[in-house]
Amino acid sequence: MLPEQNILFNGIDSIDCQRMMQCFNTEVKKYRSGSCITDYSRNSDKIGIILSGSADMIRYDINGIRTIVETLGEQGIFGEFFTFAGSHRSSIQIVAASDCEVMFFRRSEILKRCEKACQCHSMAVENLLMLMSEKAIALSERIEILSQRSIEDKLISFLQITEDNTPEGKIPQIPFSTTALSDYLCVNRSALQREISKLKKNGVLTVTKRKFRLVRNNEN
Amino acid sequence: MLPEQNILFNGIDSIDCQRMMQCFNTEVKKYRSGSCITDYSRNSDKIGIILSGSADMIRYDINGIRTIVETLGEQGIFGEFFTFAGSHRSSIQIVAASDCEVMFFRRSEILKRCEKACQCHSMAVENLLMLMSEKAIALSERIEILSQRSIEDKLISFLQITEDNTPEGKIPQIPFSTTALSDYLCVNRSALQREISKLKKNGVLTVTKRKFRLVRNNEN
DNA sequence: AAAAATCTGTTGCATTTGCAACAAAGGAGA
DNA sequence: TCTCCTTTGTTGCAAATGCAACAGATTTTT
Repeated sequence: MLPEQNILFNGIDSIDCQRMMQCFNTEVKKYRSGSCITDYSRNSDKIGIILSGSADMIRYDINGIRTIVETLGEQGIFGEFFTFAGSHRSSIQIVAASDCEVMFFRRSEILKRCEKACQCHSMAVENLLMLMSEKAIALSERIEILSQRSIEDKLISFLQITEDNTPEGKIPQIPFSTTALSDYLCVNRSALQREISKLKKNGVLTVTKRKFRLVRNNEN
Repeated sequence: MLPEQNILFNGIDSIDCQRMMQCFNTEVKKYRSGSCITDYSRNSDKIGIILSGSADMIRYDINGIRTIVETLGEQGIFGEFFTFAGSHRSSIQIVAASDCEVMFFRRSEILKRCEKACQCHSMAVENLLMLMSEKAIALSERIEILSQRSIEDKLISFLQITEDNTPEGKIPQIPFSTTALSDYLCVNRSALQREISKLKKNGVLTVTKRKFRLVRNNEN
């Protein structure tokens, strides 16, 4: 994906786009799957947008417990501007889940008035607003899942949301191994496994080649 | 609080402010404590900002389980634009936690270019961006709490964040009864009570007149 | 292809959490 | 003030979840 095709500059033509990328001081970097894109230790006002690929926001607490806080797909945004950086007792990292390209810019650059009176400035701000709206919705989906009272309900809620977010006709993809899923649902792995097995036996869930699928008996 | 002193119109003088309130078609309403400000049943692009008082976002699932999804203080924003409206199996409401004043406007009004070429438009969008940034941080604090693996850790995490968010010198206020707190932490009330009693006995927590306070033995 | 590493699936047991019931305390309204 | 209603605090028991260990499957590396 060309940097200037990304959604932050949506509705802005290519020439202006180049100008804005200078104006905002953007930089684009590539990361290999598994590598750390950034951590939230130092105070930074950098904002990142995933241009291609995907990444996870990971937190390790003081006891080494790993939590997948958030998953970031294409057009996902991240930065301390959006995220509770956690108590001193934990650390947060953004880790590439696949090879990916990320565009960075500074919050201060986009919020200050552009001296060059760049006319596209406010368009970019509005685009950022849209991205943040999507982020807020993603975060509140996450809260919906975590607020379920049992592992079974967390799992079903997650699968339901994943299917609802999948475009018509496409097969829902769970971006996790079972092990990673337990870090996402914040539950014990083998307890999760137990629930998966139970749901499979009851025909609520099918698993083929490590891909989950909810069986809808009755629409509700 | 005068409507035109609210943060959406921050940095805009009073005369322009009046004009913008017309331009955006804003309306301000008052609500009594306990009354329902809105629900998310109908698809609406209304955005609300709490001007004074506070409110809770409440979800009831199909089994009648009550969850306090989010607490909204002054300058808190809400709307389907920001919130996963939930599966068909649950309903979401915004309920006044105290008497409050709320300003409404439509997402479409603020995103479309102002025909009158209202020069303050982009300032309002930037202010909205700041509000959304704060919302995203609040949501991710919520995720931090819910991702804790035990009731004890959820409780401590919540108290810690509450204290950290309290201005220097002020006494941290927990905006919940114990019963409501259990709906916020998504755990059973009497199990939560058990943990509170345990922490009190161990001297980690003091409770005076229904106000919680973490005792910091060692900064960590 | 072989070896190493990781992930899946399962189980017995320990611990935590949920549930129901109840007494006492606190708060709201007559 | 008295009454009614909600909240708090506690407990025994049931159910769910966490933990540890292990065998087999799958994936990655050598």
